[in-house]
Amino acid sequence: MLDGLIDGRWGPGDRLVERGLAAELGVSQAPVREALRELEALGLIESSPNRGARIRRFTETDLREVYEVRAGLEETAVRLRLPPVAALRVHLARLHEAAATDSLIDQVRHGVAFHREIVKAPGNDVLLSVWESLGIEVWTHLSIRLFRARAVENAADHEPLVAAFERGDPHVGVLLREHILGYSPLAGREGVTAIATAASEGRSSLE
Amino acid sequence: MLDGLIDGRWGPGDRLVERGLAAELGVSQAPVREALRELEALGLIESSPNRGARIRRFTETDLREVYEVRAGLEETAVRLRLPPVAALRVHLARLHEAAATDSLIDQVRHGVAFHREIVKAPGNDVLLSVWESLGIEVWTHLSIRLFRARAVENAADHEPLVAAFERGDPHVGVLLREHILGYSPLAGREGVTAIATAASEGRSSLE
DNA sequence: AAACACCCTATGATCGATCATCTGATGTCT
DNA sequence: AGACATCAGATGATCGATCATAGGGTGTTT
Repeated sequence: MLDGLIDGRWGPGDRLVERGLAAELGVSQAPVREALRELEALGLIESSPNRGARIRRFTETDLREVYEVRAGLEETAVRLRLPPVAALRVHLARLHEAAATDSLIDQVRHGVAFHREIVKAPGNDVLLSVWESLGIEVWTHLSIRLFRARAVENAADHEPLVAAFERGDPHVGVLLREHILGYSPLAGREGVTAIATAASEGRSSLE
Repeated sequence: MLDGLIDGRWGPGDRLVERGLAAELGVSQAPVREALRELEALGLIESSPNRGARIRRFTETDLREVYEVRAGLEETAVRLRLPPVAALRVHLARLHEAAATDSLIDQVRHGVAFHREIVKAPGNDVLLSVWESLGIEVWTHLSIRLFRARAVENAADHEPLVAAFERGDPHVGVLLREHILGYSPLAGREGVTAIATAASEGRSSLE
């Protein structure tokens, strides 16, 4: 309900007053409260007892943190079970389609669906719900709007992943993690992420 | 607030009627609702719209799923940054102490604190909050009571981990993951978990 | 007797009002 | 003037009451 409102209506730092929203939406305070709780769970707002909620000031660090966790979860997923390639190809087809018609929203949607398929594969409900609780789709939209963020994952970037899944490449976990972190902010610069990735990779993998 | 009540008072399958709890606790329906929401987020109860909430029937599969995710998160943590060994040793000391005095609750508490320290190390707030959202402490208590579950992690099991952290062992991620999954149910049997772990480990790490 | 429609109860969802707390403004004392 | 106490307004937390829905029971029809 409120998610839509986030997408342009309010900016970082804005206060979200329960009564105000209630009046505005023509409902009571209670449902607004619940909705705010959900937004808080997604990490989109921050609130403290008796002091109300406000839109978080997103930083690139926030986004990087989400991506690091996401990468870890997806790597865990493929380690448990490789995803069904056929389903992935369906999502990829839609992604290409969306890219061809310049539909940004659909690009994000199908890009996310591709990765969700990966996380769903092991049949671990906890894993899936934790991954979903990260709110990847919302964060993706935010990163596109707030930072200059590479205009959405390129459909082509996913092809090597599918190929790796298909041949059961043992390094698929690494590929996937780098694929994800590659879209993280700071990834381009020779910053923390890149170094940490390379280092931990080299170490725990190759030694 | 309600967490305490879970610990013995109600059993799996019991319905949690909002008004009933409210009357019982001498509060209104609203705070009870919020508390139920939290329990739901922890995966301890399940609820459907207009149909109320009930205590989940925990299975060993549930527990295993939680442990798999937990293992993935903690491995992600140590990959980002190794935890401060000094702090870990403090927790271990308390753990030994609790074991010596047969304080089951303290054993669980300090065992969890040990692992929380690991997850806290990278300074990634998202990672920490996601890990905390798994409710490890509650699950541990539940597993002890509901399944015969090895009577809590043995303090000694943690020593090799600390040693590995101390010398910056590149395989620390693997050690940690196996340490965690070792406490997962089904771990003893030559089941899915063991096989999957061994396979993915050998491959993506050593090849 | 089986199938269906209706009603009744229990209970979750929502409401409007009240209570409690935080914040900033105002006033007073040194 | 600066520091502290007091107060009022805004607003989150909680309350008691009402609305709406799900499930079960009952009666009617065939």
